[in-house]
Amino acid sequence: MAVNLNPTSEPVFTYLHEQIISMQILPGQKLSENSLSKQFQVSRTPIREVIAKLVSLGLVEVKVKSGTFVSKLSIEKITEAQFIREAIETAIVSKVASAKPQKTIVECEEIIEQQRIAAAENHAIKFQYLDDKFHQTLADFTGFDRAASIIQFEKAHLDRVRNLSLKEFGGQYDRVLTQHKQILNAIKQQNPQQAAEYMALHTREILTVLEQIKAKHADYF
Amino acid sequence: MAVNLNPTSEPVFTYLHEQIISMQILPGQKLSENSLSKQFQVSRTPIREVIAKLVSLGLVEVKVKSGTFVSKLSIEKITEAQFIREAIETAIVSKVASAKPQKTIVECEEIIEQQRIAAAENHAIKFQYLDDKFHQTLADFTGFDRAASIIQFEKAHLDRVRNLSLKEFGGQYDRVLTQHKQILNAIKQQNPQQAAEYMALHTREILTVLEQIKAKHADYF
DNA sequence: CCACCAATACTTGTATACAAGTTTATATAG
DNA sequence: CTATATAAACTTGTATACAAGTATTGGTGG
Repeated sequence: MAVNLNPTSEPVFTYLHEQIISMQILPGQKLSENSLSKQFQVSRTPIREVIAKLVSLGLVEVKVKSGTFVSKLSIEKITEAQFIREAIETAIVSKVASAKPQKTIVECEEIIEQQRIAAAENHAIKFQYLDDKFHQTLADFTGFDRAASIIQFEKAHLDRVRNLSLKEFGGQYDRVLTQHKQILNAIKQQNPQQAAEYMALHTREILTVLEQIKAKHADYF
Repeated sequence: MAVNLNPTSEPVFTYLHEQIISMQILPGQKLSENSLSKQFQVSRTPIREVIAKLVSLGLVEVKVKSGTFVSKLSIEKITEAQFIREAIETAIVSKVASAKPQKTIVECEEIIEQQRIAAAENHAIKFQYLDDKFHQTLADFTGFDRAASIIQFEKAHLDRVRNLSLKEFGGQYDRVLTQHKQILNAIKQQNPQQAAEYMALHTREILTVLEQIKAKHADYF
């Protein structure tokens, strides 16, 4: 993931970002610059770079001279992340469907097949990784790195919900697989509008569980 | 503009960002942390925060242990910025058109009227400010600050071209005004699809001058 | 036992010192 | 005069020191 950080900061960012979106580090938890500094054996300078980046992504909040905290989940922020993701993902898939590139189609077919296997094995982590890869493959066709980057960063907010949802409602393998197939079919039919419509529905899935997740995990909000 | 920077860094960022998009600081120009430090009478620490932010926006590039430079214009980066902007702006205007909110409509009408006056006075700066305000007013309706922020930051790449275009081809007042009116009319008719279509055409205007600008100012690319 | 106050530890913000690499300038050899 | 090599100046990356404000904890008075 393109983050434009220095070598010392980059692994720290990658680790913290992953820990936050996987809910290993919980919303509201305190992050001390000094502790992180000791933990990663680097000075506060690169740590602060990482914190600044996470702040700009809305994943942590700094209360001045008091502490740094992992952001709580917020319906508003999640809704907005979904909105941004939908906007860019639909634009990307429209572009793909208009061009109908064989290479991308083949790659997507392979990913869907792997997803079918991962679903059969009930391998949720693998399935989610492949879901990301499906979207990344579409983005790669456009060559728009920054667009892909924005999606990845916004998706962080959605992934925290998705990981809670996974424990609650399971992997939803069939729904996701069906949606991916619908998207791919629309691409094959060179129908940008329908591809965009299916992509929109796909990205809106997260919203259907949002209220229930909030009810179950009020302390994370 | 929401930048999540500390009080010491924020004015430095605002100044540099404005200078870069207005082409007061030219593509390729060197930015020394020490010089900026002296210029703004702050230490290198906040300066480096600002640089990091500008790097993440793609407006400056750091060559390690060699120097920091204002990014050159690039067709690829500008095309991508337009793509991202179009995706989010069309999504926003769709939402507005679906809701047809009276307050937003009135505000847009006022802005268009002010633009008519600015055009009559050939007041390009004012006209551009009002153009931004038109789009910001639509974004405000959604309440999605981050979406608005992404648009603003991506637009920086487009504004550098726009400012070159202004000198070359003038303010294009009539075209822009007509497009704004078309967008607003579609909103009034509660026609999201048409509103999005007009918005798409509006944001694509920049692409029509891109090649000519590159031809005239090859050294900036 | 509770309330309040003071001191201490902890937090982030900023400035500075040092490290390591690049570029430029200067002097010297041919 | 040119080319080359050496040294000096300059660049960013990282670590540390200091400043200023917050939170916590312990003790004291009631």
